[in-house]
Amino acid sequence: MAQGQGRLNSSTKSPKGNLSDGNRKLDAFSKRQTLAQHRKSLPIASVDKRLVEEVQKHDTLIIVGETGSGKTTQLPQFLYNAGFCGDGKLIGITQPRRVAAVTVAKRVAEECGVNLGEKVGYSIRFEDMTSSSTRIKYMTDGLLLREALLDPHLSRYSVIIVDEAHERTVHTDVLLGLLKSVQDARSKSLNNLQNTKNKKTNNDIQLKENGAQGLNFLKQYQGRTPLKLIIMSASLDARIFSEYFSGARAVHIQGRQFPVDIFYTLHVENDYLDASLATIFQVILATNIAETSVTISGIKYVIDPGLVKARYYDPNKGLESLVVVPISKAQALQRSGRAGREGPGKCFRLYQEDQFGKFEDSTKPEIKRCNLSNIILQLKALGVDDISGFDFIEKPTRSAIVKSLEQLFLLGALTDDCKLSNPVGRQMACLPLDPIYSKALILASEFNCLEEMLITVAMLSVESIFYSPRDKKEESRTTKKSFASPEGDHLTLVNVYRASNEFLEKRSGLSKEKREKAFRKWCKENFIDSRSLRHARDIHSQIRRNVEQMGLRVASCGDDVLQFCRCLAASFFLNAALKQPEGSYRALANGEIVSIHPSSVFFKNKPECLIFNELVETNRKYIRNTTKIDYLWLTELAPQFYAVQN
DNA sequence: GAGCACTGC
Repeated sequence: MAQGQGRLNSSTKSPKGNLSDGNRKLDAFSKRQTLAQHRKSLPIASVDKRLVEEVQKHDTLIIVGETGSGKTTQLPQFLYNAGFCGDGKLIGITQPRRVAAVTVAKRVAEECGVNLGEKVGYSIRFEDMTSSSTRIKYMTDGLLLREALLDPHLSRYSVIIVDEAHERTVHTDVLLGLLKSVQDARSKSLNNLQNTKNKKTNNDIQLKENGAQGLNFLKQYQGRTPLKLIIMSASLDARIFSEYFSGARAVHIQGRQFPVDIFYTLHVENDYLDASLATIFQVILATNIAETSVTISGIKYVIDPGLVKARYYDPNKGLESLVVVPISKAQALQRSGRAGREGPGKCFRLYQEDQFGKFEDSTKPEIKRCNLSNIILQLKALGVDDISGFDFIEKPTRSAIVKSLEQLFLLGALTDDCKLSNPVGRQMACLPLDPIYSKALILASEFNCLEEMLITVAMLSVESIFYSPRDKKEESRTTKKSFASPEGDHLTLVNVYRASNEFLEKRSGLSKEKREKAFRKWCKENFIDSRSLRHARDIHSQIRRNVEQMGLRVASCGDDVLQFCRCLAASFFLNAALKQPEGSYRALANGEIVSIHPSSVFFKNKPECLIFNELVETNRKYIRNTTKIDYLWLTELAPQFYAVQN
């Protein structure tokens, strides 16, 4: 037995399977013992009382602790035990990634000895493992942002813990701003109530006489508590968070980190893949996943090529690019730290020591390099009208804000005075999609092709559906042709989706597992990425529910595909392109010269005019997901944009 | 004639 070792991964070593009842109880008992032992051994365990006191004393607290300190799993339990869930209130813990929310919730439920979804649960898109008895709720930060649309004061929560804040994802950044204002609003409303209460007690007789009113008042008072905010970060520098929350107190928790020896290369490595392979053969490779908190056991060595593939967005050109850039010093430290989680380790940096000195201190937050349309739409829906005046922890550039406002205005989501329009803007904000796709759904109900458009935007919202293995290139190409539509890539995607529907409907009698297995086999045979298609199917059922709730009419255009193509033109008019004499295209909105991506049905047979969905720069500027349209439709269907220009 | 899933609602 591994009892008493205090290690997370050791648990019980007894064979699973044919255990008698007695053995099974013993097994469960020793597992609990191991868990308890492990909890006690965590660095955070010795400071539990102090941490609870800090949270009681301060409304905002910043906790700096490396991964391995136990902050994510233990702090919510400390707070629960200290009575922070009185009155049925919840402790919410946000994570940037789904997998982290799920694994940590499972772990904490186990430690508490409850079934997942009871006292401890999680909620992520497509999966809600919570119930009315849930008090400790793990979730993705994006989901909490959505929740705020329904409950702007987040009144169900007494404490919100924002974990992994150092990652500075756009959801985390927006959430921090929102939480700051929610906290302020809740304190103010509490103060107002307190003042009213004081006045009322001065007039004690009246309060006693009016018993019913007094009770009502008490209820109202109990329902409102200040919001406790805890920001957790693994970066050693807590200054930015502390300054943002008006000098909030920051505490440090020791991590469990073993020494890591760092080795630099002596000369510049030009081919980092080659260099990594060479290093591996001498003994993991650092990718973005190595910087996250998901612990993979058994890592002693880390090879860090010093590069990261990051997405950049140029608001002026509406151009997204995926580029390989040098990492930051903070990223390098995160990567090397990976090697020392379970014992002393080694990190091989495939760059020279003086190159490390040239890296930026920290990574540029995502909010400064992404399209802001979605965020702005959500903030507007939350009542934030003045986007430039919003208290961002780091403000996006003015041009990025202006460009996104302009796009939202052109889509009809904003009124002339920059307020959310009704119903279009409101409806768009309710949908968990890129605003341009939300608008397409609203228009499609008018064009009688919402059924096709729901499938289209679901398929456009996921990573590429088709894949072609190197050894079966010809075969995959032939299969793809069988789905191809002469109108373009959008209807091709609809064909794939409908074929998968037909396949699954024929097997509706099978068990869920057998159906899923058959589905994956079908995907494989058709050179379709089953994970992507599964994801698209999940999105489809979610947004179909959404549009039905909004009262939009879900109808099919049937054989009238022209109607559907016209709707695409009306929706994606900002992304129209005209063929140039030499075969490339000119994007009409920004004048960029672009090429059709080789995955498109129009790669060889190029139409005069088309609309596209993505403009991505890799080694060239490519447009992806295209459908041919009639040039004249643009002035007819989008006069707000084309009539003025021409 | 392109690359590969880093992430989220």
